[in-house]
Amino acid sequence: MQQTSYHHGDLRNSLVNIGTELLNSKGISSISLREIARTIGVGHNAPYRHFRNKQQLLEAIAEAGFRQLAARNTRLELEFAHDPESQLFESVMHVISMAAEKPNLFELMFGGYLQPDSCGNELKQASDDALKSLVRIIRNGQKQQVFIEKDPVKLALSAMSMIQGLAMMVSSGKLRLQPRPHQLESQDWGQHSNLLRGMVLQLFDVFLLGLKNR
Amino acid sequence: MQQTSYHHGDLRNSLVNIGTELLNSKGISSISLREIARTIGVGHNAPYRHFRNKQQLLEAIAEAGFRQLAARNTRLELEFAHDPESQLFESVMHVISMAAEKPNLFELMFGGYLQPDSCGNELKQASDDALKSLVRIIRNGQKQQVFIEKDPVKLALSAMSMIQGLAMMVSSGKLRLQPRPHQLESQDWGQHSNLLRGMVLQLFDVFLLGLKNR
DNA sequence: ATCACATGTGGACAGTGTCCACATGATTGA
DNA sequence: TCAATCATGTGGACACTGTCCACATGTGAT
Repeated sequence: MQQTSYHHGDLRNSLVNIGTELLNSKGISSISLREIARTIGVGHNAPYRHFRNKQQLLEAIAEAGFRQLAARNTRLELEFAHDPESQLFESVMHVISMAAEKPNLFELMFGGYLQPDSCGNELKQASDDALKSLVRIIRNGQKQQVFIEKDPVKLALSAMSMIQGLAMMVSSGKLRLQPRPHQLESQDWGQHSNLLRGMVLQLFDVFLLGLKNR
Repeated sequence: MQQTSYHHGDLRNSLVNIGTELLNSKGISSISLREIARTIGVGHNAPYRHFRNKQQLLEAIAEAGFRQLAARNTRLELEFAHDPESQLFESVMHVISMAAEKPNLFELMFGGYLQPDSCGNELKQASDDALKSLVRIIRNGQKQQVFIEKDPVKLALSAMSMIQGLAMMVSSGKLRLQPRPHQLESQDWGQHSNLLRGMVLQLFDVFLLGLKNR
């Protein structure tokens, strides 16, 4: 499958993809431009034809993550159009799942690695969309009189904090969602997502109580 | 003030202190053992007499942060012993302030830089104490019938998520607590901390609604 | 006074991000 | 068709990093 030609043809995408893989497997602090290039089979300077520096490649990786998140959110808005509470919960659930499954990518996206003032507009745009879709969901819930009538942006911010904090605790391992190895014994592993789901549901309930009309 | 003697005398503490300073000024990813040593005026290998590697020094810096947080929390518990709601709010407020004032330290403490399985017990202990003091506060509020009677650990977890998420958004700059330069016009700027306080208060309200008895 | 030991020093090495001049080959215009 | 252009990839170089090593220096116990 290896290219014998001098030019790679699709190096930019390869950089982002392999970069994401290496990020997920090796961790955010031990990822290196040179290793990404080496893995692709290209000189250590080739990346500089597509990104000004390492920071920019990381931004591109994070941006892809945000786009993936946004895409999923719009799908959810359609699927649960009639049920704002589910919209909100599934949206939360998806972020938490991502934090659990790809903690390193998640930390790159939501941690402080990418300074907001030095980063490019595409990334800003992509990350803003996440908040915006949440605002839409809440506004929709207010229209259907399911959520209270406070400023939807502040409610979204509040929800986003909850989501991000929870996800951060999951991804950083401070909150354990799987039984420890010696506890799991004969457990069925398909239950992983159910276990996580139940946990999130419980925490979500407390938060939701403050959000719902009654 | 510089030591002329061969031995420094208090190098371990100096490493943590200067390390914290450099962390706050230069950012978490551009901090280096060698620069810390250089700043103190000591050979590039001296730190290795006190820490096994860079990771361990970072852990010590984070640990100091957690201890500071815990100390403040116990002070608050005494000061507002009669008022669990204020206890909780002031505790939240303190974390957020820290995130706003020392974002890099905060990210080191709550981001994913320090893997929980590879890090030392002192750090684990110190960070666990933060959650524990929150649990105490909530349990106290339940005893005084101010907070609802759900599992206090889960409530604390939920609160901690909220706090951490909010703080993360503050420290990473995703949540702006000052108006942008061109928006501020004739506003009085001594109000910064009041402004932050008001903002947090609003978000806290939404969350608190789900927590309070009524 | 001596000797072990904790602490600090400098050299070395592999690995990194980034700059540079140069190589290659696809595209375009005559 | 053929040459020129320009985006793309290459290798060398540099300063810097974390970490290992052998060695130097003082301190404190015997």
